[in-house]
Amino acid sequence: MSSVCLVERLKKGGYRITPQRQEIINCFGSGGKHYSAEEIHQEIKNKFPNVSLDTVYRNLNTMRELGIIEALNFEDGKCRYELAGENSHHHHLICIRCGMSEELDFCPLKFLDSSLLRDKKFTVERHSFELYGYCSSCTGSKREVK
Amino acid sequence: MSSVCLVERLKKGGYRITPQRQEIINCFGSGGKHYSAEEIHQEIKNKFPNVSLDTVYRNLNTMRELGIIEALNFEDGKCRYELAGENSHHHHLICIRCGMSEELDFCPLKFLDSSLLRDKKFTVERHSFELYGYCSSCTGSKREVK
DNA sequence: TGACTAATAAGAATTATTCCTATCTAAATA
DNA sequence: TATTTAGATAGGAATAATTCTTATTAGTCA
Repeated sequence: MSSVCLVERLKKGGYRITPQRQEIINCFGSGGKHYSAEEIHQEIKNKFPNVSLDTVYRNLNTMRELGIIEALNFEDGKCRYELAGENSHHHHLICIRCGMSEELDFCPLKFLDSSLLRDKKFTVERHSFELYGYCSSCTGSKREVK
Repeated sequence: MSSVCLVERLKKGGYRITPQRQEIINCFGSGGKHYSAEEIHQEIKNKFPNVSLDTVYRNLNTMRELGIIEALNFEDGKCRYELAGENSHHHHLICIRCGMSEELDFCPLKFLDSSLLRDKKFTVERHSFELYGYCSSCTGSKREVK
């Protein structure tokens, strides 16, 4: 999804394209990293030294509500965000030593017998599946760093 | 795993069995609920009105290090804890309306092609897999409550 | 009994996130 | 163009889960 398209979707949602919003969108433009709000804030401060962390959170939440981005939970106490493409559903490998995260092209829902859920009368809205361990650089020195 | 056994494992780890610890263990004795630290704290205060929340956290972490309990992340901003039995690996259904959580007897790792990870040289230590949605009581009135 | 160490209570500190409020600004209107 | 209005922002306060600090207490062992 191009950043032009993101701007369109914000506008369609009735939101203004402020310089701060444009800059948040630019952050995502440059590839598949999984930034935390704090990291995005640091990045944006290069252009807008006075931008508040609240503005970052507020806009990330707005974009999440519009389905433009997704919030990821890597169980380290903070949210990370990534672009939500149309056909880009995926999960992650997360290194518990260096924090690296990588996308994984495997979704367990395909293998879950749906009769299991039907019996329980449970309606699935979303799911998590993340693998935690040591990436190629960190295997060998396996000591989890907090 | 009986609570007697839990006490044994704490002792083997070089830890004392204080009344507070005994009481935390008792909380888990009564079945498969997924308590938060705050809930355990409330429960224990019935017997020890002065017990501190810090004591609960400290001991939950100790028990986690010993592998006696496991921390669950239901993405609602707080940890939940459950007994870690030997053959009891499982995942969860979590209702995003009422908070109900139920165990699910399905593990996606069985279906993940291990060559995928071998290629990436990633060593898996643990994984998450949780289904979020509406339980049988909450289907019908689908409005997520924060 | 005395010394040593683990464990505790109480409250302060930390961290991620959200809320509040006064100000600002872009768009709509007159 | 000047005015109005609603959306957005900065800054700082508030919140909530968790951890840290410190002084005190209580087992354990010599």
